[in-house]
Amino acid sequence: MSPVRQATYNPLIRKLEHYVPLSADDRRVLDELGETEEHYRANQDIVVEGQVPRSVFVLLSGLACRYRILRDGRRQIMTFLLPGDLCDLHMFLLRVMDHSIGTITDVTLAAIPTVSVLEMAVRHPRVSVALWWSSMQQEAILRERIVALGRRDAVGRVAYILCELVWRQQAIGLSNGSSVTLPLTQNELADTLGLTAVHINRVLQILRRDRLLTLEHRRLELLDIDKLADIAGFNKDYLHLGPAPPEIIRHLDRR
Amino acid sequence: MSPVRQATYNPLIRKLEHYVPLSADDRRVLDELGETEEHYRANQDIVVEGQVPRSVFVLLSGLACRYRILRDGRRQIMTFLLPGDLCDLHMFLLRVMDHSIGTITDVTLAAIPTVSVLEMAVRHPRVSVALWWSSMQQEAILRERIVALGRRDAVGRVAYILCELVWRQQAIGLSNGSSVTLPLTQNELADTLGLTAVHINRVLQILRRDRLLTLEHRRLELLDIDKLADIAGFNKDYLHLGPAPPEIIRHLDRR
DNA sequence: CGGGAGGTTGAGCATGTTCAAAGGATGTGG
DNA sequence: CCACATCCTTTGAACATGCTCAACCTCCCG
Repeated sequence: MSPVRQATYNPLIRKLEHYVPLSADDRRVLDELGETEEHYRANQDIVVEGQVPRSVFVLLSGLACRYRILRDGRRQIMTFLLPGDLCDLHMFLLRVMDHSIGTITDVTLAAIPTVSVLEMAVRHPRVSVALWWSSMQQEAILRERIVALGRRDAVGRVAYILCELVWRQQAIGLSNGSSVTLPLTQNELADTLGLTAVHINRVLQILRRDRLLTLEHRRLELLDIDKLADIAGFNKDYLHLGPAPPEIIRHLDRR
Repeated sequence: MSPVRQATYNPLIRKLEHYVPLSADDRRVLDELGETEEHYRANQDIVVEGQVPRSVFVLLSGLACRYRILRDGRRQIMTFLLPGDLCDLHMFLLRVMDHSIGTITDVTLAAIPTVSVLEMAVRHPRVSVALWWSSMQQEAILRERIVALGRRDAVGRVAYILCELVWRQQAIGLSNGSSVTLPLTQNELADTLGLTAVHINRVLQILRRDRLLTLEHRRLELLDIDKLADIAGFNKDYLHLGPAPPEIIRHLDRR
């Protein structure tokens, strides 16, 4: 595989380029980062609460999540990690993980040494901006979840999370239209949305009855995504999936 | 007031220095940033959803919050902004605000031109790291809120938010022990925790009855903060209020 | 003294939970 | 390739937490 093709198929590059145009040199450096690939099976922990994070990871394929287990054994999933997502730019500075990261499906990831990240942030301003942008987008996703958990009922929450997942998968080119694979169990949806699996089941039945979606054998199709977004009171723009604004990029070019 | 004293009393510098030691030069630059001070009264909007953010702000005094109004008029407060907090490093790249920022009390803030932030990030690596750190801490706070809203009952949520506010105020030197001013109405607490004001009222009565806190005339005293943290299933370390780990700082010194 | 915002109280109600049991799907070893 | 175990989904009924609505109280501030 030629370097150019490699760059195209590297999920991190694909994602960052979606935000900020990168130079050939930027791409080369990014491509050299992920030398050590690691593989995990479904339902395994990548990093566990209490551990000292070893390095920064990029998810190459599969689905993972950040979560915390409470004392009574219940779980709260905080956010999902899709291909191209960094786990954990946020944590490489932290002494101790305050939550765990686990896989949902089989997962491939690339480990990046902490030092390389620091170097890159200094030497490659465009990459640095792209990482900032990526971090901001993560924060936007967290804020949306807060709104969903705080002020939406069960139907609204389910509609919201399905829209989020489909839009995020679309943004990284993992979906054909409104149909995606949804590897989540109803239990995992419940742990994400602050509900019980039983009630998730009942909500899904409502949404199926109203011909808003079909879901079987891990295949989800949103039949009317606009209606679902409306039910969720949710807006695609809230996720900031698009590129950085031009004035930032102009500023980078001047240097 | 001498430059040195100014630096000491600049909330942003005080906050960033808490994370990463800054050079005299770093401090000087930071101090020059906040030339234009702005004042807002209580219950005013600083930035409104849909606006294009003009610049980055630093909160110098008072209490503000990020919030969104839903279509039905209900409100969700996403997070609080305390002195030293940036509003909005996250947003200076974004085209359009996806939420509003409003004051709770009277507020003073310093506006920083976007360009200065970009320059500073490049020329002053320690400041840059401190800003990263600050951003990560914000994210940690958002994640905690997700856990609270998703998996804690009303008593747990109230206990959690009071701990968060007291610990954050302690971290920036705004509290005498466990006693702080709590300018929030029960309505605002409700909009933060995804509950109703009526129910907040009932929960506060329970906590008062159990001699866990006193709250009158905007004065909050946590009588047993460990017990409250325990009820909330909450841990001070989750907020990452302390300094950055030494290896990062060593790395900065090598350059 | 009057008005308004915020706090307090009560009763009925609704959304989502709990618990328990049964019905599919999936996959693994014999 | 079947048998069995396991995980996931589905269903029902009783229950509980927190909501709604409406009234009243209290404090502050003009």
